[in-house]
Amino acid sequence: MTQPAPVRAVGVRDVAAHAGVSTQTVSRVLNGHPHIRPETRQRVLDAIQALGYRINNAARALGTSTSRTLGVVASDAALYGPAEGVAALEAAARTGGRWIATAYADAADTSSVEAAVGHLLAQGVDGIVLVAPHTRTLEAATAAAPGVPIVALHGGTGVATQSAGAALAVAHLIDLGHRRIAEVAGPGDWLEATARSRGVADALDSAGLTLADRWEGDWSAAAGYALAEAVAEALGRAQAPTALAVANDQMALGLMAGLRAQGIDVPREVSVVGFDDNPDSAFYLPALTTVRLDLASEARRVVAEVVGAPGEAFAEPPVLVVRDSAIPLGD
Amino acid sequence: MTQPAPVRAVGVRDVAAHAGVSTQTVSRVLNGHPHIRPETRQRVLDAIQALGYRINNAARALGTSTSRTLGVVASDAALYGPAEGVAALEAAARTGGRWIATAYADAADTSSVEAAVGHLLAQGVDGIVLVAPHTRTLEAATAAAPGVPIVALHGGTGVATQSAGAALAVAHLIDLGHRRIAEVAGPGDWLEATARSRGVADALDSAGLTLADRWEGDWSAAAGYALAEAVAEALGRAQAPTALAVANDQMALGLMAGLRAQGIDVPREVSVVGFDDNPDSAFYLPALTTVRLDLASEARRVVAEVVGAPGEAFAEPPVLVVRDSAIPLGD
DNA sequence: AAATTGGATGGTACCGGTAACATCGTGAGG
DNA sequence: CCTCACGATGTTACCGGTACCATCCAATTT
Repeated sequence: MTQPAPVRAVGVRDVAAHAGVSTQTVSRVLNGHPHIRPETRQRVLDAIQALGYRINNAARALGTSTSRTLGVVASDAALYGPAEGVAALEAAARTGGRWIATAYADAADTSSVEAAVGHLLAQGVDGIVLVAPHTRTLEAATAAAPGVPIVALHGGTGVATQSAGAALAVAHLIDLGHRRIAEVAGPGDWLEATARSRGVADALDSAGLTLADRWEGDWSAAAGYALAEAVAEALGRAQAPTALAVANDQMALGLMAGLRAQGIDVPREVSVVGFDDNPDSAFYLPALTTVRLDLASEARRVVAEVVGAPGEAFAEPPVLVVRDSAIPLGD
Repeated sequence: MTQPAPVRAVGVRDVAAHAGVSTQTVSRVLNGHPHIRPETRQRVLDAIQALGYRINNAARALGTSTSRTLGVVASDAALYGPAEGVAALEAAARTGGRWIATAYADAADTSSVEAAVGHLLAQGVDGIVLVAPHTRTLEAATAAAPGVPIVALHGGTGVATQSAGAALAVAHLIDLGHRRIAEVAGPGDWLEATARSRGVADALDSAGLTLADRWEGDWSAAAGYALAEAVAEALGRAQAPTALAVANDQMALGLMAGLRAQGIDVPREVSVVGFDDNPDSAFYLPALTTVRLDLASEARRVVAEVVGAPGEAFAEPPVLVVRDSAIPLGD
């Protein structure tokens, strides 16, 4: 019956005893407080090492009523943008000595968002970041979590970054000589979709142009493919668009596949630009011209904002990645 | 100076007072214990509702020394497999009334894995799931977390599922008449890569064939592209392979792009099968024939295993998804 | 030399739940 | 009619850190 000895996990008390100090001193060392004699600190650190002590965050959270944990509500894991966004947030949080708790929700379903927020609140998160949210997601989440700061990745000044990125893509098309430009946007009720659409409109505006046509898809490659038929039809008309600004790379992938199926050659017959710079998009056919966002800096900005810490106020600006899917008009 | 009133969060005491019962009774209701009179339970539930009470998981964790939280160590968020795996784990965990804490680590870097495991341990996770790990990741993680159950997604019986999937892909090639089959494998020191390679070998074996050639890439589309040169050279030789089994869809994408750049036509000159059924892969050129795993059931299996709960012992079997990238030999 | 100041450290209550044990009341069994 | 068992509920200590306040002592000031 040699039970595996109820190895009561080592706690501050054990460390304190081993180092010959009080638990309070151990706590001070753990939290990097000043006014600890270097040799005392070292003695404590040695004890921690020797005993293999690991702090218990639940206890710390209980005592301080702050968990140093950020909640992240993510929507669709199959999309590159959100998946990469979550990873970037984790990295940013960890750099700041925080953790993240992730909950996935169907952004279109308010009640699932509320459930996710409830999950995170019970975890005692200090703030919540929404990744790729619906317009109403933000409202629902805010309502479900009174008193807890909530921000959207790519919200706030991040909206400007997104718009700027989309504008960059359209400006590139204009530079190439295109004048009749159409847009394949994301779902109208998504924050990021509207931000990107705004950028498209802005770039067109400042060149004195108007949008030639517009469709919406749900970000997926399948949606892009499905839209190809309508797009092809538009391309057959007089005054047809000569270039398409697509809201993300995955839709662009599907769209290009669909256009090919319709017998339309990209970029010869129509130029296409995407958005995201998915690592895969260099290998699409044709290789996709797109816009890259600096997710890492945006994530740091958002983390700083949600925890109310002074941090970077702006993310790095987006950059245009020129490849083969957009060529000069009348090549 | 109307301070926003230090709204001490409502706790079990408040609920108990409001319902006219003891805190213990509230606790019993919260945890669904038996022996509570229905009307008492209802009174407590009403109080919870009225006060907007939300349980404090830190306190619960402290008292029970169990957090009902699973740690997840993920590696590369840009890869479809891992990203989707994490989401599947979250869904499985939530269904079981658990939460997940995620930490990203560079799987190739042992110390970063240790740091991630340390993070999770401090969180008091009840178990750890490794997603897409290096062979040594598992060892490092196990060493860093004595006493905590650690399993790998797609480890255990999941290995068999992976192998079966790869075998399925190769069997399809054989069915199509291919006899000289080469493999583009994942990195040799990754658990999933070896599992998939084993499946390839098994399928070949049972058909009395041997592997025609073999390369390794790091799962990325870029790696697939880079390998194309070597593959093209092999295709130019006598007794060249007529079909390629690629370890994941993203490498297949890059590889097909690279082969195209080398003037080689897929599937006319060489058939290709992938693995994962990335939602994008239906839109590659050509549309990729691949294998789909049931991530959801695998995630449930792993969660059950790590928490020591009785659950499904096997994941659903993989299924072959036939599209255009693999055609009969001598089409 | 006494008083002041601030660095270094210890003692103790408390965070918000829950486990363990105690208690009370009521219907079944003797 | 009394004991017993069990259902329903209350009481209390404790989980493992940390905040707050007290204490001690050496260096500096007057």
